[in-house]
Amino acid sequence: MDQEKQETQIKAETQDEILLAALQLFAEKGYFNTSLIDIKDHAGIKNTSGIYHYFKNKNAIAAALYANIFDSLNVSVDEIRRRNNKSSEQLRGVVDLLFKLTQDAPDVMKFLLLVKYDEFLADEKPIMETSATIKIVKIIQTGMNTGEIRAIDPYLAYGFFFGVVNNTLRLILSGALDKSPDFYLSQTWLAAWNSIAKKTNV
Amino acid sequence: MDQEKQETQIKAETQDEILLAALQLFAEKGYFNTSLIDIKDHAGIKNTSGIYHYFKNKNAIAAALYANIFDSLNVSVDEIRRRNNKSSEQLRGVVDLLFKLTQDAPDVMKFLLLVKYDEFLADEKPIMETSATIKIVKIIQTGMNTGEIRAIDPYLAYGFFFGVVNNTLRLILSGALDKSPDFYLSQTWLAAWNSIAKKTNV
DNA sequence: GTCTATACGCCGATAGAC
DNA sequence: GTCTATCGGCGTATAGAC
Repeated sequence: MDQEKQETQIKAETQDEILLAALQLFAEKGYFNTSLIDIKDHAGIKNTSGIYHYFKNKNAIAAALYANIFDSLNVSVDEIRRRNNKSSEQLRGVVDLLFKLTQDAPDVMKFLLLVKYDEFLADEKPIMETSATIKIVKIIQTGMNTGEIRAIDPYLAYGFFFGVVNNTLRLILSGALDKSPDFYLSQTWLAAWNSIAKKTNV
Repeated sequence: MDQEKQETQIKAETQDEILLAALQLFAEKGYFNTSLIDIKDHAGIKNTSGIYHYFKNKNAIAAALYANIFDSLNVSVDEIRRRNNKSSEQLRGVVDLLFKLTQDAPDVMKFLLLVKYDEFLADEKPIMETSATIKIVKIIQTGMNTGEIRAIDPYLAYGFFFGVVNNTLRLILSGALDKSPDFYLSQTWLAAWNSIAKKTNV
């Protein structure tokens, strides 16, 4: 590894440490209760000025997290659409993904479900306009065309379906439901699907 | 009206103005983006010190709002339980109430559904432990006993049902669904009920 | 690219006159 | 119970040496 490459590597690592620390703290305490002091301590940096070499300000850290998470979500949704044909299968894939994330990366899901972005990320797209969301709505529309899903406002159906899924995950993440995500997966899928399916398959 | 009564009346009015202003601002911008300056301007008070005669600090305003809203919700749930017998009817009553509130008092519902209390009200009960929530869970448990509702973890069923309802209301309040609450009421009720009902009644 | 030191603004909160 | 004035502190952000 030549000198230049190693330096960018190190730079990327420090940046990632800051992002990881911020993610954990934002997920745990919220954006406004997290100071740059907290972040520098958590990231193992000597003082706050170091942060400003990687991010313009505190807000930019949150914006980077937001972008990373939704980009990766968008990629995952693409894969899921590629690997499955029926709308029900694709939605099931998304639910599986969200449950797996809740298990493996709870901070990511806490950030995703428990944080109110618009209070500090006014310039970012609202969740309903992100690529991932739009693609999921398309899945639902397709399901309506093929007759799997009841013909209603697609955004309403989106709200029903992910109301069930996300609210269950919220209860798990907040400790109100004490079993592991896997325990609730099949029941949650069924309830979510029942809320929008045409023929109720019990 | 005698002098003393009039004074307490005036005091109560000023206090209510502060609470109303705070409710609107918290609902719109969030707790941390709202300063006491904002509140005093919105409430038509000359300066911030006035606020401290009615509330110990900014946090106490939020705590009072929280208590007021959940108390009144609790009373409403009691009434609903008194007026209806079947679990399905009682749940329907709660849904009707929440939709009506979304129509008539959107700020109250924004505060209820869009604000993360635990970031600034660490000492208050979490929502899942409020009287109103506990009573609703009881309704669900009764419905399971009588066979109306599938036999699953009552808190999970609560999560399913109000996942559908609250998420729909969230989309309405945030403008992602553009019709009035009434337009979505019957569909939402059906979807929510389908997510927990034993016999799916289409 | 990391450190020390420090500036600066905002906001919550208080003291005390009236 | 309302006003004027002001404090103290925190937290963001910058300047500049190394």
